Amino acid sequence: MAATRATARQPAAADRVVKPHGPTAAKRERILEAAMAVFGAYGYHKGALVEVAERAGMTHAGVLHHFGSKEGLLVAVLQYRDGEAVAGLDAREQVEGPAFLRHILDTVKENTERPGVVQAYTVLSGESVTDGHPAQEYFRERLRTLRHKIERTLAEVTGNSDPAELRDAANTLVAVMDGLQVQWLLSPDEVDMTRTVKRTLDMLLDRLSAA
Amino acid sequence: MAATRATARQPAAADRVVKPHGPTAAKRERILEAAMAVFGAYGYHKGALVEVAERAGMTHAGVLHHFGSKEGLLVAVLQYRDGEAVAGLDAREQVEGPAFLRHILDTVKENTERPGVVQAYTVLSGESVTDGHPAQEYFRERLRTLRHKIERTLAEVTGNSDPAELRDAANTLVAVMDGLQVQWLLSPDEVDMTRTVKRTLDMLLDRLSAA
DNA sequence: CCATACTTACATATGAGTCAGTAAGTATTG
DNA sequence: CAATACTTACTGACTCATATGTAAGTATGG
Repeated sequence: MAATRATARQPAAADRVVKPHGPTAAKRERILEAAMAVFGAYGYHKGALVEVAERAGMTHAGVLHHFGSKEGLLVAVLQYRDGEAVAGLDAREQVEGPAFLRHILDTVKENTERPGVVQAYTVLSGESVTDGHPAQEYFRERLRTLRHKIERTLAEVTGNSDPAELRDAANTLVAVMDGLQVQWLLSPDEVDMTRTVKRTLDMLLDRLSAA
Repeated sequence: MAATRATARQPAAADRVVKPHGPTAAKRERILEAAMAVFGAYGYHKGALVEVAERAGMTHAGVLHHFGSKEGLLVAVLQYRDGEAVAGLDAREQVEGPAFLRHILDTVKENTERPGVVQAYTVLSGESVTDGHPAQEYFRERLRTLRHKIERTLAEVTGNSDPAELRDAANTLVAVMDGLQVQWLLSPDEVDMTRTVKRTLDMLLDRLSAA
């Protein structure tokens, strides 16, 4: 009886820090991987737990057992993405200065090879601007972090210190990266993401250095 | 406003076709307006016909009577948007050359006053990259048209004729406009859309002129 | 008086979350 | 070291809410 229910325990939602090891962790990852694929393919609202479960090799109740709710699963997916060093744009640690700019370019290039990930990110961030969307805070925070990091880097690299110019430049770079993804997903042949981002970055550096 | 848009009229044979006039057309517009608000606020999938109907002052069956299906409604909304001169980015007719670039800037500025419209566009275009989304073809085509128009204009204005450079520049401009909207919707205070797009355009013109 | 614009009522699907129970571990302790 | 207690990872069978679409009937204005 009620041997279930380890999940929806009241004591704060942030007790998920405990990382399960071994087969359990592996199963969780399979679910997260499946969820990312499903949310990417259909969006959060249209994406069904049943399909996530199917792809992960269990029933939807099993998925719920691990993540408590659909929203919980989404949050976990987002965090999981951040945890993966590979395609993470934010570079939470010590990549600073010019290296960070190179890192951005590398990431864009890598993304070209992973349409699934790009699709998930694009769909979810678009959906996030709807009223009361659970991923809203996540994307707001993500943009904030990224903007600041880019601002700092651009200031450091170009010597420019005009706050408005730096902010606009940072927002531009982020916008180009995100905006190109939509175009690329819809018409891959019309967009060269890597080259275009590179050019934008060069332009921004020129501009900021000149002033 | 008034009895614009005989929209979904394809027959052509009999030009005596009864185009919805007077109160009928007005009611249709109320529905489209409501639908845009609802799809903007919740996305296409989460947005419910019942709510569209409520805002338009009828029952959901009434809405279905006019548009046949939810998908039909979405398509109509998209076409309706294009029909409105005001915030339409594409400028399908005779705005050419520098005037077109000014038109773009004006539109961005106007958009700042219409968060609802921006939200609808952003949400829907994001959703459109999901598998089998009904708005996919619409956005693909829209991007194509816009890209070509911008390419032509930039070539004309700067004298540059490198196809790759023009394409990248056009894609960049579109990406910046779309990308900034997401950022702006999430954190309006951190983004100055008008100024940032203006700067981007200037940079692109510089760059293309220089080469 | 009839096409058009609806309404009420219904049919039907789908999807999230609940619950009880089972099978398999992992401690615990006598 | 084995019997017992407790936990984890599920499944299957619901519930309940929500959503699209349909059918049949009513009202109305040209």
